[in-house]
Amino acid sequence: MRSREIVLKLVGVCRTTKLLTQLHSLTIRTGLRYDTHLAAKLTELYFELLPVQTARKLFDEIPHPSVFTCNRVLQSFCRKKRYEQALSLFSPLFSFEKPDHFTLLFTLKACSALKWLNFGKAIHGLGKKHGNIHSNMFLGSGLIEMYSKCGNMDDALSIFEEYSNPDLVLWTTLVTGYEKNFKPDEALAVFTGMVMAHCIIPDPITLVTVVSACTQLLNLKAGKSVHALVFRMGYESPLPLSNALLNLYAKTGSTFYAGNLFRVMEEKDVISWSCMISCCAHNDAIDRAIRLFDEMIDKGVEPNSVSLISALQACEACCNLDKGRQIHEVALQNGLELDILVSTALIDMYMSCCSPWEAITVFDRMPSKDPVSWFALLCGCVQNGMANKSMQIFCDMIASDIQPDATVMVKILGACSELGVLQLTSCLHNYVIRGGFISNSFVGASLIDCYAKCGCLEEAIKVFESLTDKDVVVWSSMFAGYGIHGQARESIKLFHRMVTDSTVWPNKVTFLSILAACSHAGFVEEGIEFFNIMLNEYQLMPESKHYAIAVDLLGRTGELDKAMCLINQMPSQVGAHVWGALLGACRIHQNAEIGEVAARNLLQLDPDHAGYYILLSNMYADGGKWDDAAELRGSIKERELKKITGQSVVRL
DNA sequence: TTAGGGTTAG
Repeated sequence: MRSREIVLKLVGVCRTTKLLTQLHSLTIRTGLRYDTHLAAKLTELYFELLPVQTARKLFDEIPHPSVFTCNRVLQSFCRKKRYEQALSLFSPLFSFEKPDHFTLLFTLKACSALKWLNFGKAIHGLGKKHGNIHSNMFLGSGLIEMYSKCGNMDDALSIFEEYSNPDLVLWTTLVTGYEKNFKPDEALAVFTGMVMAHCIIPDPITLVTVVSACTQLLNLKAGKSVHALVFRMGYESPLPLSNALLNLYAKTGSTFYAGNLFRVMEEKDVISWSCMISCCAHNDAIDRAIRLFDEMIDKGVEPNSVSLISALQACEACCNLDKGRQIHEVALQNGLELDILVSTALIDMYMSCCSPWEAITVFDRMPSKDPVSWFALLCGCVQNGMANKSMQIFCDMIASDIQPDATVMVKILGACSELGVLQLTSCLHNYVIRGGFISNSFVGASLIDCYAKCGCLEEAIKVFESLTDKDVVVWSSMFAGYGIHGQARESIKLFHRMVTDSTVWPNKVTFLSILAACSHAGFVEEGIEFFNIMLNEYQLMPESKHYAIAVDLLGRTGELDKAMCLINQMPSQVGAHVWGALLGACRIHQNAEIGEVAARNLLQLDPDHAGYYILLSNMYADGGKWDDAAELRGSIKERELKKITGQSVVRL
């Protein structure tokens, strides 16, 4: 074998710097350094195995590096996704040699990946200077991709239009550009033009992008026609295309089609499983989502963050703490527990499953936190009634330089209203003003609610009057504020002001606030009138909460039959608070007959609620039915139920 | 030596 072939073979297997140094010396000694092919391979190795500076030095020693050699260096860096290094070598590599089409193509790849538009434009200019871009479709697709990835679809389209006979790849690059730039309508229009006007047959790569565009549009019909096209074309749908279709069905809530496709897929990867789990978790097939996750693990498919997150969401939806803990264990085993997305999903799951301290432990273990993870922690604590802890988290969050947004402010004001501490409300009020949140109507409404619940109605009114753009949320919170303070008259007056002085249209929450105000102040007639206004004048269907207040109002005047009649007319399921209101009224008016109906319904809805048993037993006692009362008290003991006792706090 | 894509997401 000639020495050239031997050296080439050695270069092919060289993986160590020691051998590389020997080969380098050998090529110098044998004069093989002038061999273009060998020089290219060797240069690739310099940049692969040695520090960049050393590699550059050795490269500089090559007497006449060919364009081919320089291109190989660029290509090698692009393959390893070291794009910045590739671009930093562009000038040194091509200081003597003129770049060719290959050079431009590799460079454009790096520009696309880095989204370096100016560099990309310079390469475009260079291509034009060297002439015949139009004869080279490789360069065309590179340029379209570069402009697309930099978000410049107008320029991408201009490049495309320079080609009189674009091939499938050029068309696909343009379709993909539109899809990736969230212009799915344009993507589908270009695709349709390609198929209909230019009779170009798409391949699976084109179809993946087209399905993604349909998914963005939530256009199930168009997506299904692509699926039909795949069938008609007669080829087996490749995995990425099947996954794209699964994703379409998942996002459009088509669990049936997703399940059918998933069942017939011969090859499935973690993405297919993730799509299917996510589809079930988000479309009321919670148990199936959990079963799929277990099946995936049983089959030895390694979970990724997405499959874990979807499975955790399923646990969250059905409050399955045990399963959530098991999935946490799987995340730990796969080294994904501290992935920021997985950790946050764990926090959400633990918070929703009423285990806030486990959520807090996960948060404390996270090596880095972002605004979303802070938000999950804060909201979870508020949701779990940990108002003091929420306040502490809010302070820690600010100390960690995480800027709260309006939603966080609404949550923290909610916690503050629970604490009912006026000084805290004043501090948050200042923060709201300094942070520019006051223009947000939800924040404004929360602040009104907060002041009202802290017992400071005057401040609530001041905030209300200072808001220039009052929407229905703001008005409703002020009605409720008056209601909390027993000022139903003011609440009603303000309602009339809203109707006459503004264009704001009341909603169901508005009426809930007014009805609550009437109930609180004992304004029975007015309350019933508002219930009828809501239904007849504003055509708003009352919900269970509205019915509960109406029943309470009728109950106050002893009109228990009317209340019962109203309940029987309810179009939706009768909630616990409706029966609760009726039971309370029955006790006052000593109507054991209706009271028993109410209590039995209540206990059916919530058999572990000790308070309902006690109410009913008191009612029996009031009516002298001591045996019945004793029986109920007995069942409280038997079930080991305890009434949650009220607590008072005095803050000095 | 060249080109178009990949689904999932707190």
